[in-house]
Amino acid sequence: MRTHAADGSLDELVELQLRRADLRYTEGRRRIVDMLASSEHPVSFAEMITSLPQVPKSSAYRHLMVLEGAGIIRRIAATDGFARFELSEVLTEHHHHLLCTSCGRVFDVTPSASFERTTARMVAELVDQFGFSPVSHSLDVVGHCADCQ
Amino acid sequence: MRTHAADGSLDELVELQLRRADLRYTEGRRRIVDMLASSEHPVSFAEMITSLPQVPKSSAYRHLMVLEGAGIIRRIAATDGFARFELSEVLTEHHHHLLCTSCGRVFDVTPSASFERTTARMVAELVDQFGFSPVSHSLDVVGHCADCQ
DNA sequence: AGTTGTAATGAGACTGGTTCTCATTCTATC
DNA sequence: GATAGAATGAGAACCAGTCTCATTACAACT
Repeated sequence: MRTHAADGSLDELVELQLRRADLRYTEGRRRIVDMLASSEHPVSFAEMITSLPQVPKSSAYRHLMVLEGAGIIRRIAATDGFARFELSEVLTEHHHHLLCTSCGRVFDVTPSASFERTTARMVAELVDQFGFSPVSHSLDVVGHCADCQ
Repeated sequence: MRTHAADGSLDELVELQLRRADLRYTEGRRRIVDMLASSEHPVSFAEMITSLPQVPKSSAYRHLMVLEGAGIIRRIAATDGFARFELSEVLTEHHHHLLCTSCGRVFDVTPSASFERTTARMVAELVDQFGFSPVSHSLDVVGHCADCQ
């Protein structure tokens, strides 16, 4: 998923956001952010430690919690029970997901502006009735990917 | 969530659907289906065994897998990492969810017909580009519920 | 009613993904 | 350079969820 920020400034944005919470943008955390930034799709924990053998398991879990807590990454619940991670939409562009129930993979798709307008209006309506205060929304399409048909 | 079927016929529908797969609609399974049918919101596993102490843990997990496999119930991934269960939309009406990130609860909301038309069109578009074959879609609004503000 | 084959059940053992602990090392700040 | 708090990594611990296996229930035949 392409980031809003030019490549160079992503790290700066992340560092700033961590600093705000008295947290440090260390080696391990940067490896994880870089990996998510360069990935085409949300990444599972297993994929992550496989492609980042330098980052120990227990540290990786902690990094994910810290980064999620700081709003830098987002946790996605996939259909196979294993969470996936991606950069939060502050750092990328707003998008939705296709979830394959056969292989568990998650694909990114970018909605059209007109669709998002309709969705935003609808979300506002829904939410009014419940006194619910929305932070974000996600449209997930569940089905079978091209490889799994 | 109100069911499409009148109360009496829900059991018959479920039984039929299980029969089709050579499965039986037994006591424990009926307890679970009845509980989901009478619940206002998707139910976590913990809630379930608490309110159904007659159903042993290992059996309850198995019932859920069987019922999910038969398309009678649906598993929802909530923000706290614990799955929730609800009757599938064949047995209820199509609806979406509000997920509270503070308390983890999930609320049901029914979208307007016009919104669903837009959504269906959009899903079709998205999916065309990927050769993805959709089974269902879900619009989740993440935020804070009235109690948690 | 009896037999047979298959599904269902429940207690408890087991698994493995995730979290926790703790001693150590880093890093920003004074 | 001293200090305090954050970060790290190895391994222990935890626990939700799954599996096993011996037993029981059920449906479909004769």
